Amino acid sequence: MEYREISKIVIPRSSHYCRYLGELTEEGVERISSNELGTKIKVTTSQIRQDLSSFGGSGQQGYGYNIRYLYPEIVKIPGIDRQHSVIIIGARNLGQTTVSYTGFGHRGFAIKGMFDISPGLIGLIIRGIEIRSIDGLKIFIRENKVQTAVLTVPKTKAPEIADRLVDAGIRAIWNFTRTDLVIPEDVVMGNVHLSESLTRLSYRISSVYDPQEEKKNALE
Amino acid sequence: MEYREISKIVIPRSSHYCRYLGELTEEGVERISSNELGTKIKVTTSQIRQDLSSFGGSGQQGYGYNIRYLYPEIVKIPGIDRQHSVIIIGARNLGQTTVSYTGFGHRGFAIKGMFDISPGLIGLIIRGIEIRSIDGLKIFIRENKVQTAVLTVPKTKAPEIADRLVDAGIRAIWNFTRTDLVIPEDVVMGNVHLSESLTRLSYRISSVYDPQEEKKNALE
DNA sequence: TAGATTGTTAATCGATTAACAATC
DNA sequence: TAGATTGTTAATCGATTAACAATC
Repeated sequence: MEYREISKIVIPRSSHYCRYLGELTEEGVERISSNELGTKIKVTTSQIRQDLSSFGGSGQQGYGYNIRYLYPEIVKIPGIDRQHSVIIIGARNLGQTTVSYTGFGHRGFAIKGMFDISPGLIGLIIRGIEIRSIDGLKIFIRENKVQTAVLTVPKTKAPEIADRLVDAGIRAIWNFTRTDLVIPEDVVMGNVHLSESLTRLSYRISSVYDPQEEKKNALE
Repeated sequence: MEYREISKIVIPRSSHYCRYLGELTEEGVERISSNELGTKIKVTTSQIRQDLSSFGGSGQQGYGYNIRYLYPEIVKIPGIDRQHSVIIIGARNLGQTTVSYTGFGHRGFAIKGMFDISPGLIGLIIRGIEIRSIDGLKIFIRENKVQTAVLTVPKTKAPEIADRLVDAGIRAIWNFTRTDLVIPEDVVMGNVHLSESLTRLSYRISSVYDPQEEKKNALE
């Protein structure tokens, strides 16, 4: 199989394949054709085949894809078969919800600790994870070889904390704060940006239901 | 100004413009050039001008864009200047975090109620919002003219609840559950899919730090 | 006025789709 | 074998970038 660089645009799509094929694996489904898969996740048959073939996931003519072989191939691409250590910064509402999120474990992310600035929270144990003072952040990251941090602090605190994380040698930040953080090129930043997700929803509500838009569309 | 259909691909970008220009507005910044804006949010100058011009947001040669005029224009596109009524289905961990999310108000979404199945939760009031029994869902939606529902229930319950929401006439679902829900074409589905966000992060960590990938890249 | 910066056109680049021979 | 469905090539479509005249 020839190696092909995976372009930026297929990353979200391959994440979707990952999740859906994971579901099928759990359900014990054995095979799926590009046609079925495409219908289910709303991608054209052509694109499915193009993508899977570029990942090196090989199907079989007349049969489709054997999920038992395909899934482990797909999973290798984002590397979720590997182990990561993660900490959560900000142990209030959102941080506590995040620590309960079961998705970490399934993707090889092990939560090592939580940090907060508030004395009232420090020392509490949530889902078996102790909330620590942020003063010990740097040492903790070094000692536990933490590569990834989840940022669930208020927006105003975010830039300073991001700097401290970078300084402590963190390699990836999963950012739940509502701001664009500036970090070095070699640190990976994954933005959740719920506010933008809601804005996108709003956009689509408008374009489906706004009579003015409909009129405009009709005139096209 | 000529009307141009806004293509699917610019929706996330325009949501980003929205958020960032909102920040600048709060900070009292008066003007910005396509160059500055592009540097800040990592979009090329050309694309900024192409996008803003397609939205009808007009700048001024030699000056740039006046944020006071531009922002209200941009905000009109996703329709976040309009009012929506929203309910939250699932009042456990994630649901309770969601009700505390201040982003709703800023985008014209007013939370009208929360729903859960668990008798232990029903009747509780969180951030001024009462948790109701899901039995009254349909009537509540009708009476309060709710168009949008946030879905924060366990994955197994999600398909059934989605059906009930559609049946009750909901027009948009903001889906936090880890599954692809099947709904009619005219109901808007916005998927958050944190699991995919984490997978994408993992992917990028791999491609930046995996020595094997680097080797492959070097051979290209 | 001179400098800056837009809006827009044309050129490039890349992604998606269509089609079909290969083959299970 | 016949039918189904892949993998891949070529064609199309659309998005991004470059460039520059217009003009504040």
